[in-house]
Amino acid sequence: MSLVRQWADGTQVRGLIVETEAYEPGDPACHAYRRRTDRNAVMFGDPGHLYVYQIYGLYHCLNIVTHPTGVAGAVLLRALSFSEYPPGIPTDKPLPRIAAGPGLLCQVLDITRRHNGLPLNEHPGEAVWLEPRRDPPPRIVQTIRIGLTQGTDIPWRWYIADHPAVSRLAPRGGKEAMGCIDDR
DNA sequence: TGAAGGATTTGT
DNA sequence: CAAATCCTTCAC
Repeated sequence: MSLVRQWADGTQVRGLIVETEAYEPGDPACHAYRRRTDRNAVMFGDPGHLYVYQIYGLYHCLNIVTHPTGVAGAVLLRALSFSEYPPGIPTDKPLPRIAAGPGLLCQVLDITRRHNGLPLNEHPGEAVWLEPRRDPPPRIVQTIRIGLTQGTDIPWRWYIADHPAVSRLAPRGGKEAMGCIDDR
């Protein structure tokens, strides 16, 4: 699938989703693991909405709420692939690496906490939505998640095999991928 | 009311 | 490997 970001002036940017991670109830790494708070409230809301939070005071991470209303679960978008440099994005970095990570992805798309709770839609103006893939299904690698202090053993990270925009290939430690699946 | 630390990124 | 940097969460 691709993620489309449209600004108020009509400018559109489209990136292929290359890497994701899932967070669900009962998962110690999930922001909603303990209880509902101001920050994670959106995760308890309707599916198809954006959950955006700031991390390390510097970057933002974009999730899409996936579970039924009242059940806190979301998918973190970790990397996008672009066919060209989006307007205003420095070209000093190799194209596949400009959104190779959850923080970079939000930087490129200008997504911040002000988008928290926004529904996916196509209305004119500030908007974010998803588009289905038209190409044949890529080979997907499933492995453990990255950068966590808890729930490090849960294999809920997926990325397109051999894609240059994936943030990191091997999870810290250097073990290789756990397996391959065909699609989603 | 305060302190610890994080689903990151970058440079040393 | 450590810093940057701010906001949320949890403990007292």
